[in-house]
Amino acid sequence: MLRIYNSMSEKKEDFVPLNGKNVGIYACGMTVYDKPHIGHARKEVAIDLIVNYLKYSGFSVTYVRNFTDIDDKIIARANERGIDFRALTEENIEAFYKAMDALGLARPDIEPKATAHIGEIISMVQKLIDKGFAYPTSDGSVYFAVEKFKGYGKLSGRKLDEMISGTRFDVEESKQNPLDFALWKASKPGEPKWESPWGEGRPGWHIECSAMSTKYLGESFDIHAGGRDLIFPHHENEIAQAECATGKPFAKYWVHNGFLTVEGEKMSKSLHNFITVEDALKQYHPEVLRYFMLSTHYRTPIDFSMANLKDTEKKICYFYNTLKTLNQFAAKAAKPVRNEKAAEFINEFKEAMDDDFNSARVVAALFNLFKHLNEVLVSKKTRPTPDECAGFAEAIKEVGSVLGVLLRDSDEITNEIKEIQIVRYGISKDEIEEIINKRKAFRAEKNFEMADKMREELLEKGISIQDTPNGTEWSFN
RNA sequence: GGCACCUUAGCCAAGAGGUAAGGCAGAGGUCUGCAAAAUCUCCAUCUCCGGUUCGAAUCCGGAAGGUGCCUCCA
Repeated sequence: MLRIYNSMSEKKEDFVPLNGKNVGIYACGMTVYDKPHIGHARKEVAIDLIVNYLKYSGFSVTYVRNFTDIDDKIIARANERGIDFRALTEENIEAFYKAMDALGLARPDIEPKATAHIGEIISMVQKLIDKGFAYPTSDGSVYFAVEKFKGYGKLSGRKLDEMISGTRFDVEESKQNPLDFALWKASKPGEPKWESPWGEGRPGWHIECSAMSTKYLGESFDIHAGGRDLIFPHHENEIAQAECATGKPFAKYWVHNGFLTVEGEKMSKSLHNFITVEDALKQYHPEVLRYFMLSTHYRTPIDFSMANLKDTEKKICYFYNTLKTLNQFAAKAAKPVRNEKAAEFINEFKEAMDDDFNSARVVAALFNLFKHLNEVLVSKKTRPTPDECAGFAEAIKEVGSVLGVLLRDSDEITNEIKEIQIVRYGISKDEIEEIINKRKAFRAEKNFEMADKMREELLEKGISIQDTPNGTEWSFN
């Protein structure tokens, strides 16, 4: 039985979809005013994992993720750069795809954009006005009246009167209550605008998600996801808009991923620790990045540091090394056979994932399996049959396809990782091979003293070598 | 001020009231010309103080430290 932590109830609940095996999931996508950063990547990896596992568990999933392609920051950024806001958002959507594709993330089934749903947004706003939950102001904006919705604050655990007393921002005079938020914003001269019953303007932030999620998934749907920071006000406001407009409960399960910090601090422009996915991928292989994110449970805060990534890189190499050996034996298989150990591994995987998608526990299961494989593959006496080896390979692929790792050819990915390391360490391949060849010559004439000297030379550059039956291989420490 | 969250070995990181998964680093074996890789063995009573319980890292109360949100944020 799959259990999911629901931010609404603040505990793990049995996952029972509204419509049998059909699951609707909406994840707040990015506001495309800039390139995606590694915090976005974490969120996307988490959702990808969840969607993959739901499918793996036999659910038929409709996954919707929006692009918010109109808002204050977008307008500001476009003005700064002196380009049309559409040019800016298109550019960043492209960057988003590039980054997420590199990380091996599946595209959602539906990817609605706010600007393509102005009609739906306007009609939802109108409905809210008609029902008395919203009011237009003299300047042509429309606000949601938070006091009218008695459930306001139920997701974030806040009470209206407490929030009002804690208000620190300037109160706009046209608002009836300082916490009222804009559903529709009157446009200022020169700003992007759409016709509406209240004059020319644009949607407020929040409303696009209510309008688009209910359009594609129905008035009530199963899972709504996003980063922790969206709980308030974004998701709280989405609930208010949707439930008041439809009169029905909105999302059943609220899933929020934990934040990512960089070297212990929140990413921010002022701290100069803002890392885009693009930059991170120059330093580390996408699979390393992905595995790094999966080795911490999605709700736990994760600290991004180069030291942590280096550890992760080692682990990925370890897995693929073993996989290479395994596949050599599996190559002779007639038909994959899943032995007890392989079955046990799959069970551990399911148990961990059923427990609120606990990929960190899966990591432990992976290590236990690989340790076993290394132990057993090394000698003829203990080695599983080729069919069993193929069974292991198959089981690993099964798990890997949910996690999005360990699906590649060992040699291929090892080389890719090496290429990245070479750039990172600023060492040339020829230089390394030259020293290795020198050492080889010394070894041939049994001049071990000089041979060891060559090895030390490499060690100083951060490279260790392994003498194998197939010759000398090298890797970064 | 309000609301959330976090605190597990040198580091990273799971822990569903029943007596601490896993990884890195470290120590010691096996293997090796020597190494490396791989493997084996060893390595924590869970920030603190109370309480509930036969029994708590896990529940309750309090304290300390940290983080996030309350204005844009995955």
